[in-house]
Amino acid sequence: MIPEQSPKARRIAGRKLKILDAAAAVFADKGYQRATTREIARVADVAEGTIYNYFGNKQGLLLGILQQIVAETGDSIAAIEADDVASLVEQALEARLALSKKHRMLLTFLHEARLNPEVLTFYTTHLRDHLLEVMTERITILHQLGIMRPADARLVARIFLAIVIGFGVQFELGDDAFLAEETPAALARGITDVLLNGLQKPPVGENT
Amino acid sequence: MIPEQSPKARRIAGRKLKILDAAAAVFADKGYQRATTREIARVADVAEGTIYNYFGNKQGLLLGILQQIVAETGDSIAAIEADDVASLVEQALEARLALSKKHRMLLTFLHEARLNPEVLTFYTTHLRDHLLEVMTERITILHQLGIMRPADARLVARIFLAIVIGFGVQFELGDDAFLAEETPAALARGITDVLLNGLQKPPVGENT
Amino acid sequence: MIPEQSPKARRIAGRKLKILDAAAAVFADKGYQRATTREIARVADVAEGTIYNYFGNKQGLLLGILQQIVAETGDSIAAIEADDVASLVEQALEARLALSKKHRMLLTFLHEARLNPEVLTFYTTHLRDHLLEVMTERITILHQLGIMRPADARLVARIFLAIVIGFGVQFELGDDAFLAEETPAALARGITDVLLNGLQKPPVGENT
Amino acid sequence: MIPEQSPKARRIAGRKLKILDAAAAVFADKGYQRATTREIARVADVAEGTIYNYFGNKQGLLLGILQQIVAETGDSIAAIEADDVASLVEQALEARLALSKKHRMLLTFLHEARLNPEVLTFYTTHLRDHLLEVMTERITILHQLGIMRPADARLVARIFLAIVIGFGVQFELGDDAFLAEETPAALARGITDVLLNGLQKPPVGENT
DNA sequence: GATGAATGAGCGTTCATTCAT
DNA sequence: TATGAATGAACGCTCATTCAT
Repeated sequence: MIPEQSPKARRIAGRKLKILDAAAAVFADKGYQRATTREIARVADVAEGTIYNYFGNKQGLLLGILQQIVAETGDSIAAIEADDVASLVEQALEARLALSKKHRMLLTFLHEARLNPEVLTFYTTHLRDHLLEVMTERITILHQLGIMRPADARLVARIFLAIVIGFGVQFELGDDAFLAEETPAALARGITDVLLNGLQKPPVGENT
Repeated sequence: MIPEQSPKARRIAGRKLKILDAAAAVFADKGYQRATTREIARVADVAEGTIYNYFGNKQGLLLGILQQIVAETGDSIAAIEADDVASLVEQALEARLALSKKHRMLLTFLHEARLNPEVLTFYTTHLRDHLLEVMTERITILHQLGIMRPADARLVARIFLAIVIGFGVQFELGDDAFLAEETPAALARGITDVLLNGLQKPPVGENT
Repeated sequence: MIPEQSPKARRIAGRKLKILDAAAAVFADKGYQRATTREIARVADVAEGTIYNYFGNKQGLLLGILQQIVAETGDSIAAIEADDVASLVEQALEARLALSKKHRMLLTFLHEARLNPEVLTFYTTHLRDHLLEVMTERITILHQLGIMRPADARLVARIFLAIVIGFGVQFELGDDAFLAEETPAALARGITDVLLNGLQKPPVGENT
Repeated sequence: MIPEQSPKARRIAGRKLKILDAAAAVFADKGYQRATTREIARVADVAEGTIYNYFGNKQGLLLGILQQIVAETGDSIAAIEADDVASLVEQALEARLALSKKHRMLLTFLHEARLNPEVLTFYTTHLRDHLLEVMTERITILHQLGIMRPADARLVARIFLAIVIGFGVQFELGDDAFLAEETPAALARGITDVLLNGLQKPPVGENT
């Protein structure tokens, strides 16, 4: 499974990772535009020129980080095993919110995707569409099982996406006492409750 | 009541607006960082120096645009008159989504707020907190009227905010066929339905 | 003697003076280059454009100030009446040092003269040469009277000039505790003593 | 003792010197403010950005030149060996006047020191105070040896400084036929004579 | 492969001067 | 005559990228 790596190959791979980590840290701090290759090199403890041995240009660093996050995230949603819908939704939301908090690069990514076709394509293809697809699939199944009422799966998927993005952005902007004191898990629970049961008082009976 | 404005005063006010409009257009196109005062001046059809007669620096343009949007938006939410909750929520959502679509600067604003304390303060104070407050108020009233079930008003307000931000971002990134063909009104209706009635099939009775 | 001035002419002359005073203040503070016509206008409480009704350009302000100082200084040296050399020299020195302290523009003038032929010509012609001439004359007379020993009058004049400039510069740079606590009069007395009697212990007799 | 310098290190040191020399030439020509980094780069035959690899900003160039001059000047005064006072004073004066003539930056330095606290500090600390100290020391010794009559050493030191500055300034302004035809040595001799023996005809005896 | 000095186009901003009002 | 908004060339400085070592 693990490819036999020569020490040299391993050293090289390590260096690439070190540069990516440095870039991620600097991008998270300064955003893409304001981050300088000089600072990334300093943080990675390599020379500026070395970066260009591994990445064609600054944008390559961004795409490299995206790739890493996609790989890391993997099929975490598909992998979720849950007995009931509430637990499923909750776990999925929690995982995404935790990711946002960890990388602190959501806004930089989205903003760069907005301005840069190549980054947009990567984001759209590898992150958004994948997410929408997986969610649409799950939702459709839940519809068919009669667990969910038949709303438009595409809309529901986009509502989920909006919530993940919206809370991710709010996390990154910080400065919100309420969000700061809630754990992602607790938030996910609260959001899940609203999404599944709605805000309206049921006409007669009780909910859950 | 309306002050008689001299032609000169009117010309000056017009010029300031022209510069702001140009800046808004260029920011929407290129983002804040990549936008140059050179291009803004060109689009506004003034000399570069003229910009600095009206705004202290580039950031002043950004804050000026924000101010304009805040003024324009006003208390549009508070002003909404609606007989039922669904209609209220729907109108509020629709207004916000339309704004996002019109200005196409949400991501640039949020991103800049993430990096720039002054912009963050403006955003937080004049936009986010105002929105959260108005919404929390409305929600609390609906709770008290027994129309809404008693969820945490602060969380609900943040869910609304997340949805507005999340859909605004998705609009701006474009490239989503589903969103492109839906009107803000239709989207707002769909989202409202999910938020009020929930996704789960009610145990026995009907919804709506 | 005083020309009949119409009120209008007086107002105009007053304005010109106000602008010159403002320019002198700003030049003394910021130097010529860093002084802006905007600030001068602000200090003079006129519009920027008004300056150009009275002076062709920024340099005109500098020459105008020089002219004013020359007029003010006038033939103050020639006017000095003194019984003995010591008193003469002392009064002349004191007057110059006081001027330096008052206007705080010596360095700015000299520096600008160094760079700007027109300013140099003015300075050379109206200030330096006049000073050298008056001094050379006085010195020659003192020689002839047998009061001074026969040194080269041109050199002696330049030594005086050097001392006036040198102390003026030291005043302007500030930061010298010794100079700060001495009055121009006391300094002039000390300098005069050295210049007249020399630093060397006389072979036999006493001095003064 | 002398470190073996790699060719690269030597090239780099050479470049830094080349930039400093270019800056000194342009500053001497245009003054500090009017000198542009563009022109300095052109004269040094490097790209504009290269300057900033060696100096943090334009002011760094000025301080770099000052440092160089200080280093070059070193303890030249302390190093002077002379049998008699006249020769000592003469050599010290001559050295300073020659420096002024060589660098042609005295006025620019002084003017900039007047306006810029950092430059003032450098000037005060490394040039003026050092000079005053060395001179005060020498003078005190001469007093104690009974060679000089007991004038205030602090005043005498400042008179020397004033003369050095005053003649330096007159050199730089040029346009003085008398100064142009005198060598620094001859001038120093003449000035020394005046300073040591005074201008006044001694009451009875002769001087030196 | 690693280095980091060199590059130079391009940035935000300033300010003396002009001129329509 | 007084105004001050408009101008635009020019400034100091940055930084992604290259390439000789």
